[in-house]
Amino acid sequence: MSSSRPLRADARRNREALLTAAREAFLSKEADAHVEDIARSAGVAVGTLYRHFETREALIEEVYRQEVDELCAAPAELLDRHAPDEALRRFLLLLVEHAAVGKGMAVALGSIMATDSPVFDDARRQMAQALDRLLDAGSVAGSIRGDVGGRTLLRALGAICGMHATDGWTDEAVRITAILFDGLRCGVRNPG
Amino acid sequence: MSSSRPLRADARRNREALLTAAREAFLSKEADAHVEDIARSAGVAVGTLYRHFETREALIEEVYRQEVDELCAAPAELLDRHAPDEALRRFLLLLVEHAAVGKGMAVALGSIMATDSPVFDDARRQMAQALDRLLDAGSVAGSIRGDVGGRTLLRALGAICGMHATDGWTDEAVRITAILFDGLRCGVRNPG
DNA sequence: GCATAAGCGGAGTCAGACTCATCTTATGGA
DNA sequence: TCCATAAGATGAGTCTGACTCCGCTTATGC
Repeated sequence: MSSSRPLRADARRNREALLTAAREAFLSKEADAHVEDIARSAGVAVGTLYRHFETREALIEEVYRQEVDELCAAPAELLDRHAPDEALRRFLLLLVEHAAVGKGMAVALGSIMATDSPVFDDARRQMAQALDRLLDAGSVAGSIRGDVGGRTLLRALGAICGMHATDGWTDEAVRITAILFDGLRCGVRNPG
Repeated sequence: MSSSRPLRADARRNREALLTAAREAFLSKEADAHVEDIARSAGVAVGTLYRHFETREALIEEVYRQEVDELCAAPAELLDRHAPDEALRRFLLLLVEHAAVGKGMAVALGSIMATDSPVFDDARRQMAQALDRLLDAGSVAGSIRGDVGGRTLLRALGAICGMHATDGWTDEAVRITAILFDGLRCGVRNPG
């Protein structure tokens, strides 16, 4: 699909429009968005949507992947500016806040989780690496325990972010993340 | 639905059969179970299923509520047998292991989360109370920090349990929960 | 310009949740 | 014990929303 020939200009434009419309729909919509609506608001027909994306899930996946790419650029920059543990703390909160934007996205991702998509695995690996970078730095500096890997931590975060309940979700997610962070530090007593 | 007259004998029997079939389906099935299948394996027609449960989600909700009821009986017993922090630790792990049984259930719950069901809110309140009981006991004993409420902790746990990914999920969930628990203790240094 | 293959539209198919008109049976009173 | 009757069961049919398919349109390379 992406290899042989470059996409025709109109096709590339439509593809972008679909991704934009989808991102908007998943981030803002009350419940889960319908393909027909996404296609319409991208100014194309459903057939076009399905030419670019195998299934509804594939479209969601692609939106998700783009988000992940953006996020995974952060650790390097954070480590430049802050001490490792502070960088880690900020990254955790960044993830939570980012995830907090859209409930629809979380619901959508829930349905993907059930399908064991390889794309999803890739994203996981990528995110785990980003976290490992921060954890390793913290471990070397002696401020973060060394027995927790990025994969494990990611699972925790993905979990927290995946749980979008009704009211003040963000506040709670931030608190939970702070607790998790306290659990990761060493040489510091938790508040009593 | 539950007030005026007691259910007719056959109706009660069918209702039970449906709940049993549904629980089995959600706990064992690869993906999400279809109403037709649940009805069939309960030995009734779909119409009967819908006589007892407004929607597919309502059925899932009821199964979930029963599970929650069972779980919420645990804290009292644990506090009888163990110190508060140990009781809390055990309860957290109990929740995780319990949730680990069924992937289908988690997926099913995901779809309910999007509907703001009051039943779901009740369950949340009930679980939060169960956790509060343990947290308060720990706080009084001085072994658990006092600034985290059951609601917050529940969100974290529900999140962790809601995240059923492909491979060795249970192990990771247990590890995450242990980290979370470390974050909740006071007067103890985390391993480095 | 033209040929042609890539891309698009949108009515149609299909699956699965849900309904309703009709038949069946538990139950309480004579 | 039997009957009246309302509660309950049934399953073919409806409806909705994801996905398909084929004829039409148009970008692109010569």
